Amino acid sequence: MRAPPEERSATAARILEAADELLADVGYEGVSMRDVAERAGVNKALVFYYFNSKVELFDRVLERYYAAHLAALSGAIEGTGPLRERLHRVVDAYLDFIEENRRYPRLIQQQVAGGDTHHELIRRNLAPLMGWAERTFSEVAPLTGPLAARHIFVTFSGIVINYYTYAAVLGPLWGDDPASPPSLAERRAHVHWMADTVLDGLESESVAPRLRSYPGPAPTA
Amino acid sequence: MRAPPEERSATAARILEAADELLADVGYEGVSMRDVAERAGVNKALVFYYFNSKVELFDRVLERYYAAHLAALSGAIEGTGPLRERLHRVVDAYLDFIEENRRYPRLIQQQVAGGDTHHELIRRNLAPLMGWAERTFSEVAPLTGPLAARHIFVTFSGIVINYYTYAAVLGPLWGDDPASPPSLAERRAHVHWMADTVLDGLESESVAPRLRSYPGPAPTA
DNA sequence: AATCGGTTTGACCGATCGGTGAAGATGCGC
DNA sequence: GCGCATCTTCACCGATCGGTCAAACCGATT
Repeated sequence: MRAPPEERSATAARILEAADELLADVGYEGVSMRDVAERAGVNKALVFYYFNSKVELFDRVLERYYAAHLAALSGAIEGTGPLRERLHRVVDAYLDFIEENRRYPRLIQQQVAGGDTHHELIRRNLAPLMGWAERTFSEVAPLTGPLAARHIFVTFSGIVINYYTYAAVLGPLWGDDPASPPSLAERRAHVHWMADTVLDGLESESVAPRLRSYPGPAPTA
Repeated sequence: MRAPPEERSATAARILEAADELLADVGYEGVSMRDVAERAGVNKALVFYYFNSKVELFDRVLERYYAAHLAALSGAIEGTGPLRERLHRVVDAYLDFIEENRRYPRLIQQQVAGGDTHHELIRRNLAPLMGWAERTFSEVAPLTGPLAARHIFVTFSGIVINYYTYAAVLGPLWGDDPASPPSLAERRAHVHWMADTVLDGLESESVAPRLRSYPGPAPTA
């Protein structure tokens, strides 16, 4: 297993960076290899010289993000201490990672919402985090049902990542920039407050259950 | 303003349905007009006869979803009664809509995460809901800061929609089908529990504030 | 100067893309 | 029967797509 192209050549790294930038904006099918070459300032054939095909090139782009995401959180999920502190640390690590990789939310949402080409890869990177969540929340949440770890995991994933993808849409509606440092800090505080509030809720649930059964209105369509 | 093609001709409706099905799977750039024609069982030129171009066809697909989403929720946001009940009704309406329109979560996430072509349209459809959230939560939440309505709105949007887009990825990890009726009912109960818990948190916040300032670790990258 | 491995280029390929225009079908009032 | 408007098909277009290949370039070695 030799080193990937972008570690052997600075030119290859420029090509990969160009592919990265374009992918977030227009999606896999929307980018042409000519676009990538032009943005990188090289001949189109050179892109095929380093990365052998379009799928290999963009697989490489995404693999790096998946691995970086997992690496960024693996430190935090190995930590010790009270559950509450561990949760806050993981939240912070996730938010840090996203703020350092601004294109990540849109990229992964594209892959998740698009075809299932990358689902297996994403699943492998999400599995350790899901496992951590199940071990962690087993202290305060039931193993099954509406309060199980899997629901809490998906819920917090959504809370975190949705802000960044919707920011571009809702920003103009809010009158200030959702991506500015003060706005990001405010969002961070919100997520932490949500973590505390959910933990409080889980704890009081074990004392005085209030989880009603919500059959929900049967869709009358 | 005459009626749209799919209301004048059953064939046009079939074409639109075909475009709808394909869009969710492979995205706008991934679908060819030949694919649409083939799936609809008509000649390619006929697609251009009813819908004049590719962008018009898929704009029509998405416009219908945006309008249907807004219509499905507009009844619920006009309701009266205690805040808690109103919130649960909106949540149920949103979940009902998604369960009746299974492709919607992936479609809108594609549009939000992809280019900004449709952001203006999405914004127009989200604006009334955002306004409702601001009016509604003004009873129990501060107007600005980490607990402002905008954060709660984005948070619940993420909680609801993220389950459906991640279900396809995480399903195999969970060992049961996240889209089965029992799983959907369980998720519905989870979202309602989250709504109750957040409302509880907001109420106790006004009595005994516990929102700490989370400067968050400055990214040391 | 010759040569050699790695790098970069220009020209080219077949396939597919969105889109067009003219020629058939088809149904209907007359 | 004939006209007429709507619906549907067929054949075709230029542009762009991902990908290939041989030739040129280049610095280092001998």
